[in-house]
Amino acid sequence: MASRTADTTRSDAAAGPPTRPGGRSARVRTAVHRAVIELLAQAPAEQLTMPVIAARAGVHPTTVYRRWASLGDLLSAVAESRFTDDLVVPDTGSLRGDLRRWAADVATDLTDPETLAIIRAALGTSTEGGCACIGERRTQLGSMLDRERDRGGAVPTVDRAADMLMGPIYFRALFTERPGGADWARELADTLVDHCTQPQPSPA
Amino acid sequence: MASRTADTTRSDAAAGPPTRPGGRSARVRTAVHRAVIELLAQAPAEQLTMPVIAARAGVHPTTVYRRWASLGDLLSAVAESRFTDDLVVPDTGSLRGDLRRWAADVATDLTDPETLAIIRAALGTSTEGGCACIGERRTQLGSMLDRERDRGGAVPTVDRAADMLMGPIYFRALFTERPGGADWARELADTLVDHCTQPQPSPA
DNA sequence: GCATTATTGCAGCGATCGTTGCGTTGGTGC
DNA sequence: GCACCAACGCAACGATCGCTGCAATAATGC
Repeated sequence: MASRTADTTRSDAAAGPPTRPGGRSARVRTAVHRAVIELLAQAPAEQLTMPVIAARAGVHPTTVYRRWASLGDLLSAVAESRFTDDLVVPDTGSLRGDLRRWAADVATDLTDPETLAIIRAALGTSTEGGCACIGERRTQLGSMLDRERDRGGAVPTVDRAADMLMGPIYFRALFTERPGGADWARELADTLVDHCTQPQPSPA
Repeated sequence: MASRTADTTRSDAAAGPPTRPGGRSARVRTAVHRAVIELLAQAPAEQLTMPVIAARAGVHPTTVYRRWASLGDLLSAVAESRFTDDLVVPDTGSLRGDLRRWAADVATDLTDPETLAIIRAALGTSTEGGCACIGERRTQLGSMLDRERDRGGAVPTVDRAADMLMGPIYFRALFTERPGGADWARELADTLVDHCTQPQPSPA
């Protein structure tokens, strides 16, 4: 993955990007995303095909085929769109309060069957589908830790915080039938904060 | 079979399906399972269909359709078979040693791309596919904790141990491109053991 | 061995999928 | 308003999927 030199071929001043984020395109994308979410909530991902999605969205199958290269790409896009909308990072003034509220929000969000279905499908089809689901969550976690560090407090690394918070929350939601509740998630945050000053495992 | 024989001590306890576990059926099942694993390691799960599996396994597609109701059932069966084979529960004499070795084994196992692909696919297709992947792991965890409890030691609950060990390990393996290594997993076990006597979050 | 029957192979069929060429709609800039 | 062109709808096609008859094979019990 060699880093290329500064690429100036993108977004020239004169020539605008060939895309067209017009009103109809936005409507189609919204309709297709909604159709994917609704269908995943009803039937298993095995029966999710492009024509079925198109019919549910009220658009022609050709449109879906042309706009999204594969079903995996579509699912990744749906997941990314779904998990980047609500970016309300808590700011309670203390790391403990922020993490408690954030963990409770994440755990509560994963209670929704539709949300779970999207994550399952995105994980199943494309390899990078998982990253699309949690990328924004990890950024939120990092911003809260940075804020505490600016206040002069001792904070764990982002990796360790993700391990101790997102790890149990997502694991329970995906692999067990009974996901953890908000109280349980808050106690996860307490556990992390109580031990964040101790020697931490370094990621291998 | 009109008359009931006296001693029907056939191997129906843990042999397999009660119908006819003959040599050919076993060969077909093995071949199909192997084909699923190999195909998942090569192409994304999206391209995994019954005829493709059958061709790879060297059997007729009809056979696959008749033996497994759906692709989700087949994937769950493959996952369950894959994760119930190696049942080597560590017994080092101490809870810390057991958990350290067990966590390292689990983390190392999830390094294999084939294993990851099976879990992803099983999670994506059927809802209960996730349970088929981790059911045995959880049992192993419980047996190690029971052993320590019999020795008189203080042990965390199975839920908490699963949260702190399986949570981070599976989360990193599934949602990030860089899964945790054996050393990192051992330190997870250390963290759990060091805090197992403190007040524990009760599952919600 | 021999009969029984579960299991597999085979051929073929509707249905659906994924793609392509072309005409039409509608967003964008003037 | 008007022209331009990206985006969408439409129709048709080959390919593949999923299923169902019936025949052949081989595992099981006697």
